[in-house]
Amino acid sequence: MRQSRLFGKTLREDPKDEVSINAKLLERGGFVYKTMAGVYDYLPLGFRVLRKIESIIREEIDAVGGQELFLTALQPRDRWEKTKRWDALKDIMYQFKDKSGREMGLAATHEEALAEISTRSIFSYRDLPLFVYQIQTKFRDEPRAKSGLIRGREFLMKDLYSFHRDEASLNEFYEKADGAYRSIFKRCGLTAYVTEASGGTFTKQFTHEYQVLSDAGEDWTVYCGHCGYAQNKEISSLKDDDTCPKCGDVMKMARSIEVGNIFKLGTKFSEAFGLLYADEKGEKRPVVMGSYGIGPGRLLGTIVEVHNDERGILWPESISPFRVHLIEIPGKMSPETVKKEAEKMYGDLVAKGAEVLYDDRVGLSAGEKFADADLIGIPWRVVISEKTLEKKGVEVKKRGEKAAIVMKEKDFLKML
RNA sequence: CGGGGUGUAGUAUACCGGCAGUACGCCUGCUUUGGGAGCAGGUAGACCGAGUUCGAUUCUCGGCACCCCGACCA
Repeated sequence: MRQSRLFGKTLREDPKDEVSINAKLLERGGFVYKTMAGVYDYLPLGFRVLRKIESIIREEIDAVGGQELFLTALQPRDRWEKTKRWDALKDIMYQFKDKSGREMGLAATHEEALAEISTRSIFSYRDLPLFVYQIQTKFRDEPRAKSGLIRGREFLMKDLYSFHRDEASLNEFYEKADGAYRSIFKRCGLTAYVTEASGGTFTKQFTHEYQVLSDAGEDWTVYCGHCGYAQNKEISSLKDDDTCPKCGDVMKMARSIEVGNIFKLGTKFSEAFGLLYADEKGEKRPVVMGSYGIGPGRLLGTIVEVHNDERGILWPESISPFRVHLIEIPGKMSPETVKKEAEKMYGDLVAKGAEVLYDDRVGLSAGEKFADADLIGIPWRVVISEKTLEKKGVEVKKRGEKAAIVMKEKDFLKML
């Protein structure tokens, strides 16, 4: 991608209406555009990151047997009456009438939809277990959107639902889902603590949350940095500096962002929708369900909150919008030669299949290009200039490291 | 939803009941080119509505938006 053609420009100053680090950096870097409080557009750079996060999620969920589908956001009222959640969710759900007076709403969650649809697909114990998921937009009329991408009114969610004949099968998959989740967060460059938490109004059982330590978070996690044991402060009797009940080390309490959660739903939804299966004796039993959520957009925001410095973002390689940021600095002695070399290397990188953002913009000072590169945060920065021509190589620098080294182009290509 | 704050250009601000100004940014051109360079030219603004007034960005009332704290958060 040529930066001169890139849709979305960097900003020199912080937007005045943002306080959170993730929103400031993402808006300044041209990753997102804010349409309203808690409602952000993804520009090409941000969308590339988002798609990479989604790919990681898909790989891990597919690996535990998930089947991807895509449900509607627009839903009729009567579906929500079955679980009496039309009224229960009225403060958070966008509800309205269409032109003919039918009541409908934008889905804040999809348990009802999936339970209903599943009655046409699950009939027998032979159909179980089953795991389906989607990555789809949710709408919630949050009383207070805040912290940039961390809490929004319109946001993406990966929601996975599992269907089982009994608790044992649910528990078995629950462990697999936990493994997939741990892997997802790790691959996104995050350390997530798995905490026991309250299920809220959703379920009486304990659930598990995945918490990433960050001051931008809304939760408090009591955690053991040694063995990883953690609890949500809401339900924990542990305090700062207490002894870890698992390993005896010292526990700490810190702000954290909930990047995912897993629930055992039981039979609440299957009973409401008549989602029954026949067992070996032909007896009808309610399907046992589980639900598992991750917000890809919130995950993106969390990664920025965790991986940044005073100059900008430091993307983990796994989700960076590009792998290499190639920068040309023309100079005055032989700008044409520098340009030619840069173009050649750009071509070589593209031919090799490397994702590269090529700063071919003219008229900018070296400082401006470096500042933009630091802000955008691509892991590998490669400079081609008069200096590097003299040294017969290219200058390579890792984002976040001070030292740059000059090496042969072909050695860099080999290293990638 | 309770409490607090802020609304003048993209950002930061100034002035004023009588043509809205400055700096930076942004755009164009030229000169530059290793950490946001220089010169010249240009672009762009009073949140919305009602009221008071000869005249409102300024005063009054109402609304809206945004931010912060709290509550809430399948």
